[in-house]
Amino acid sequence: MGEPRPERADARRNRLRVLEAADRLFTEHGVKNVSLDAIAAEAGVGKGTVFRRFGDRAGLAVALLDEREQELQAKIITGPPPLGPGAPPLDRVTAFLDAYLELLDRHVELFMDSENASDGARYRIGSYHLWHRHLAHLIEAAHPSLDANYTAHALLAPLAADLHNALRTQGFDLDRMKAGLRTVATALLPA
Amino acid sequence: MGEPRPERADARRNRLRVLEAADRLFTEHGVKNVSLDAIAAEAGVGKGTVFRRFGDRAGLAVALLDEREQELQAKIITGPPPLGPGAPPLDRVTAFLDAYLELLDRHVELFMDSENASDGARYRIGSYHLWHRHLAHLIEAAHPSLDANYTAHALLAPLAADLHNALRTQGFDLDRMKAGLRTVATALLPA
DNA sequence: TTGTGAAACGGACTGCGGTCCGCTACTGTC
DNA sequence: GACAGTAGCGGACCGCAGTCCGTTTCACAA
Repeated sequence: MGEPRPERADARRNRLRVLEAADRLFTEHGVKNVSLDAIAAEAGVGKGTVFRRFGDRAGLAVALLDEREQELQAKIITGPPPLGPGAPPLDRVTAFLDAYLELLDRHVELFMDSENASDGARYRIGSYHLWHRHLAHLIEAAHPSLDANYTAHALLAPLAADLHNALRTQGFDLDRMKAGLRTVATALLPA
Repeated sequence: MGEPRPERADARRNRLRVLEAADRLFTEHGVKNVSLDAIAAEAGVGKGTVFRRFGDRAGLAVALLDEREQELQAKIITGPPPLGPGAPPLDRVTAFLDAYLELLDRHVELFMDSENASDGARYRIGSYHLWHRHLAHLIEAAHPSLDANYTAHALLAPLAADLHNALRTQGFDLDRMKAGLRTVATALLPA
């Protein structure tokens, strides 16, 4: 593991240009109607640059979501309870699920892109690991006899963007999903 | 809704050829290393034929899984308990989850393809509806105060092919998943 | 400054999924 | 058997994701 070299000036400039262009085009035309060619053009860079920087379409979506997710991560780690430390595990779990559902709902399209990388992108990226570890710790604390690792995955599974989108289409509203998930969490972690 | 005309002879012949060719190539090279061009060629038909018949890649995967899934569907509807009617709801739920996990595990690659149609293919296809209705009925019967509709989705979510594959890669074995899911189901539907 | 090695660039290129539409051949009728 | 109408065929075609590699630009040192 060598030292990570600082980002070169042109690289940084282009990275920001691409993110900005993507944000603009996604907002204007809808995520799935924008090709990476178009983003590269809008950003005034070559296509290769976009791919070298972000790997693939999912990687770009992840980068765009990053800021929003970091906000939630910060609240979880250092914010006030019940999201942050200090509240009982079950409360923290449901606070997290609620917060994530809202984030997801605000950015469904982007999440769908970020999770749709043909080969399990969702479960490889850093933020999923963070959510998973967080839940696993809380589950472990509340109920050590459970398989916390697996249970955390099972609780995160209903937060898949595709499912969320499908339920939305079927007329489920956010509150119903929050209530449903809270019920599941409560059943798993009885007081 | 007009009468469904009987399948024309050439259509049937080609459909079977394509399924056979796909099966052969998938087995030989791995699902994700086979293009639809290749399948068409192997089947001795044009590419257009494959797409008209199956819609897209996911549709072909669904068709290949169909036979296996129908077997499970039959067991659920008319087979002996606990999978079939007659056992208590919780037993039927866990029997179903176990059976589905085994099916999923045997055909992960195909399931991944069938669920990966960029826009929520999984939740549109007939078999998902069937699994969902089945679970929803059982949940409703066991515990009428729950939101059976949502809860059924939440129980199916951990059966997503991508997640299963990711967990497998991380070293989870089938029994651990069965146990974990059974715990979730039991917590939701206490005796 | 100028020189040098390495990082980043960019656009031509490849291969695939999916569409389109003029052509073919099956089926049911006389 | 001949005919007409239609379902089905197939391959050329399109657009996009992702790769490759010769060229440019940067950072740093002398």
